[in-house]
Amino acid sequence: MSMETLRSRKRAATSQAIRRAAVELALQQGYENVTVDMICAASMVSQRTFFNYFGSKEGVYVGAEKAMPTPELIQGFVEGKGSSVFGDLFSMLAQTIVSTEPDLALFQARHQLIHQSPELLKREKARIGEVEETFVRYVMDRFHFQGRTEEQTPDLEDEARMVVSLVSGAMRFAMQKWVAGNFTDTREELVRSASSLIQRITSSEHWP
Amino acid sequence: MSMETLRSRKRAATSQAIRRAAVELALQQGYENVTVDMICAASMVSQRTFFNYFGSKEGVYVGAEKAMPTPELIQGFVEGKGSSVFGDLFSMLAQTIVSTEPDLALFQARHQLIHQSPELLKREKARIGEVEETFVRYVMDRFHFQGRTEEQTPDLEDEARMVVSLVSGAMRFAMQKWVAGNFTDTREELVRSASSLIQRITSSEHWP
DNA sequence: AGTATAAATGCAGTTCCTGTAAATATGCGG
DNA sequence: CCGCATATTTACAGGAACTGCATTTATACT
Repeated sequence: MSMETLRSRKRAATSQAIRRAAVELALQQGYENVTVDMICAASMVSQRTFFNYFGSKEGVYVGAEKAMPTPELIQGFVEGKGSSVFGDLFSMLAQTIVSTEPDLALFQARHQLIHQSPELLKREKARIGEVEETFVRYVMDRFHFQGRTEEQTPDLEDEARMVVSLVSGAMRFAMQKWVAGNFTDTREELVRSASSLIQRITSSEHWP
Repeated sequence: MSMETLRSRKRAATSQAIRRAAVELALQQGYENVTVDMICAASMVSQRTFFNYFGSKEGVYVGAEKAMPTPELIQGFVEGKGSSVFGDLFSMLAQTIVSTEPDLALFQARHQLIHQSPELLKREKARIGEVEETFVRYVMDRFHFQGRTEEQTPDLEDEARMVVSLVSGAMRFAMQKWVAGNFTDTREELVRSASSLIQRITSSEHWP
């Protein structure tokens, strides 16, 4: 299935062309000053085609490949015997990103672009927030798998949500390092440095 | 300064009228199906006036009063001798919200509305993300005040960011309880239940 | 009462985005 | 290779959010 048909090749090419044009324009003139029409002109497609591909202006910048974990990874996490939810979740995410990012140059350019235009950063955060919802589900599944229920712990979902928050923060931290170091670190190194950060934070607290 | 002038009273009235109309319409028909023109018709102002007041459609729903801590509270937090960053930050935020929310009914309606329309929830999260940036600054100030520098700890800002993440999660948890319980809990109760939640999470971990 | 200032409005125009139908390109069975 | 089914692209029309600017209307101040 999915053999190398002309149609799919053209589709991929068009998509890439539009994205490249969009990123280049935004890098030059800033996200706000780029209109969809400009992108269309630069990539030689109609406006309607643009929206057919990306659905929205922000879509061409932030809505790239979803980079979601594979079902196997997810199952491994849910039924994970590991004693650390943080560690396991983080590890799964790191694994996913490291292994499924094809075009590191474009990835880096987008990362840079997003972090230099406030409007894009805002939208990226919103997108991340949505993805986090999914992870909350996974953590809940894991809790349930371990026999924990809302009966015993009414605020189990809040607990899951906070776990995801923390891991998400660690992830951001790790991504920064990864991009800054030109993608040289291994997944193990990322996990280690991030988890030592979390550990330092949570263990140095004296609770009220 | 700021005495009870007719102008300011009218301004407040108009603002309230628009907001009420907007929330009511959205509660009836859903956020997506309400247009700015509908809100304007219902509150009898021109579209231009609407944008003069709220700047955007989402503004009338999420961008209410900023509800930021007073300078005194902030200073108290930054120079706080308390041993718990979590506890102190959370306490400051709870204090702020409890004391500066004038119209609980409208507050509750907005809260409900936001959590039942995905688009609004997304935007609310984005707004929260921006506010969190400010809190990261406060936490950094506190760290500096305690003599911690980026020299000793290169990822100090990441640490601050994660602290804010955790507190923000706890805040969401507390707000849920507060709204569900019809605003009966005191600030102390909120702090206590939230901090016990965080404690449970972070102490039950076995780190890799 | 008269004037400075603030607020509200009308209107034109830009941008993002959607529905629909027509044109064009590709795949596929004969 | 031909003709048809299906996918892709496009043009066109229009809705809705939003901005700038000039003008009118309401409030404040002396």
